[in-house]
Amino acid sequence: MKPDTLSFFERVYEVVRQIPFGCVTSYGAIAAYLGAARSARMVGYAMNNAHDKDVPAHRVVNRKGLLTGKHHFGGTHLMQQLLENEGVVVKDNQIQNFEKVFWNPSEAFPYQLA
DNA sequence: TGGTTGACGTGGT
DNA sequence: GACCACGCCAACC
Repeated sequence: MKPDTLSFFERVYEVVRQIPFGCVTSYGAIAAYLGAARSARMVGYAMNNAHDKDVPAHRVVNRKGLLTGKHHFGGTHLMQQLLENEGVVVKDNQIQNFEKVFWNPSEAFPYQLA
């Protein structure tokens, strides 16, 4: 897909939607997949509006595996509960076995985007 | 049109 | 190994 007409944000949404059940990824990985590795902040900023979209923003965390965006989920542990509901072990806003549940879009669709 | 923002990442101390 | 400071780049005001 080459949604050049879509905004950077919408491209981020598309990638986040591809995250499999029970998996998580990082902002940097998404940004790198979109060819903007240095725009990881934009990914997070995009998630701000992802609220209105059908985007599983709770599956996106920072590189440390911390649920930095949980504050945007109503200020509760909703984000953590959603992850735990998918089988992802989370403790104190920190994803356990982060390397195991990590999902890299570049590895999942290596030929989809140059 | 220009300046500020930000759910990040990397590097240096 | 933890903490602090700088950089990035698209969207928003």
